Amino acid sequence: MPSSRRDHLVTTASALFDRDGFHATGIDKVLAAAGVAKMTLYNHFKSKDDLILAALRRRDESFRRWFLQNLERRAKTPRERLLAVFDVLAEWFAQPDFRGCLFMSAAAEYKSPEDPIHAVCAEHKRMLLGTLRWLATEAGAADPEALAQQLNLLVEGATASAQLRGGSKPARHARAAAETLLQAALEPEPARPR
Amino acid sequence: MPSSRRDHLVTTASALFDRDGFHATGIDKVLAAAGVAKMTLYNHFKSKDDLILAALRRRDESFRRWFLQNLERRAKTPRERLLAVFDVLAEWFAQPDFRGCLFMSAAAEYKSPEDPIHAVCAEHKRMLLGTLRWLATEAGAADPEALAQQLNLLVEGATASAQLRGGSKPARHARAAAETLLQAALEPEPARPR
DNA sequence: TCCTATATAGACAGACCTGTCTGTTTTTCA
DNA sequence: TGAAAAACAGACAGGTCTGTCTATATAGGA
Repeated sequence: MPSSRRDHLVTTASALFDRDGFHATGIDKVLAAAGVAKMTLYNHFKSKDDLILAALRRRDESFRRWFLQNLERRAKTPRERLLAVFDVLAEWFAQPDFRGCLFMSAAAEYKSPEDPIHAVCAEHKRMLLGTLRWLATEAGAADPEALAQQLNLLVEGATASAQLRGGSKPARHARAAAETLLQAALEPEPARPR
Repeated sequence: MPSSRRDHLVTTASALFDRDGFHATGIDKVLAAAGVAKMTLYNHFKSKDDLILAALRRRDESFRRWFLQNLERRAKTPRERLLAVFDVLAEWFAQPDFRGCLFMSAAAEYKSPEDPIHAVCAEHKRMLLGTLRWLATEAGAADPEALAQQLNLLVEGATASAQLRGGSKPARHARAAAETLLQAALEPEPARPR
């Protein structure tokens, strides 16, 4: 298996970036934690930024898979799944090593919108919004885009709050808010004369 | 005025931290931008972390003042002010040098909850939640705590989204969601038989 | 005017950083 | 078994980082 070292490096780096941040995690720490020689790393990645990009792309993929699988497992109808989003978030936040969203952190450390790292983070968030938009459409929302945008704010807000305050309470508050928003978006009030 | 250098250092450092991040902003860059000698900095602050804390505390204070003043100027009733929150956010996001919330960024770079920097960020967010709670109470919400928590999620979500996507659109979506939540919280539906 | 803060420039230490190079050892695969 | 590819340890360069030190200059108050 020729790329097992590469995978191992990405996994190890991802965990350290998640725990300590990107600038605070030196190449040497990654190498020591992975038990890999420096030249091996630089044979697989042309720079530290390249390793960071690989870690983010892998996290993007694995998070997406984990998230969607949980969603499908927890609920069957699109409407229920839109609510289950926040149960999955709660489970995420409750993980003992939860340290916030890796993409939020990366965007905070690499602030320039021109930075490729920043761009990957924006792409990840766009994907998440796309999932919500699709579910909102399937659920029959009158304005799926608006509903998705609003639910997305709850997701991002809960994630940011969980990073700062800890615990999964933000996810529960977000779920309650989502219920209200869903009700308004899926069961619009009949027009009343005024 | 004995502390004018100190203030100037804090202001300069704050702007650089905001633009480039904390780890990416070296002491020397702050000194060069402020036109101040190194020993002057280390006479006023015992370390870089100490300077970061001072910058965050000052930002906390000035942001709070700016935010509340705008809120009071834009709307008079508590309910209107709860909505005006998102207009103020839109104005903030539209500033050309907007690079996201400094406290979110700091918490992302200093992830350990034990870190004093992280603690100051959490405290800032707690203050913001407190403001919402107070307004929700004044507005006569049945459950002010729940309403404040939900609106807070919209605020944090909009802020995080604005950092990543740019523009003030997140604030507009958040305002729309807030209108729905407010209506549900302040004008509870009359109980229907079921 | 003199005396005491305070600020200055700039060298410096010591640590850490990314990235390169070399020479050796291990693995892989034919 | 033997050749080619990959990983190894570790030194190294060159830069940056925080923080300290020294010696000089400047400003404000008695």
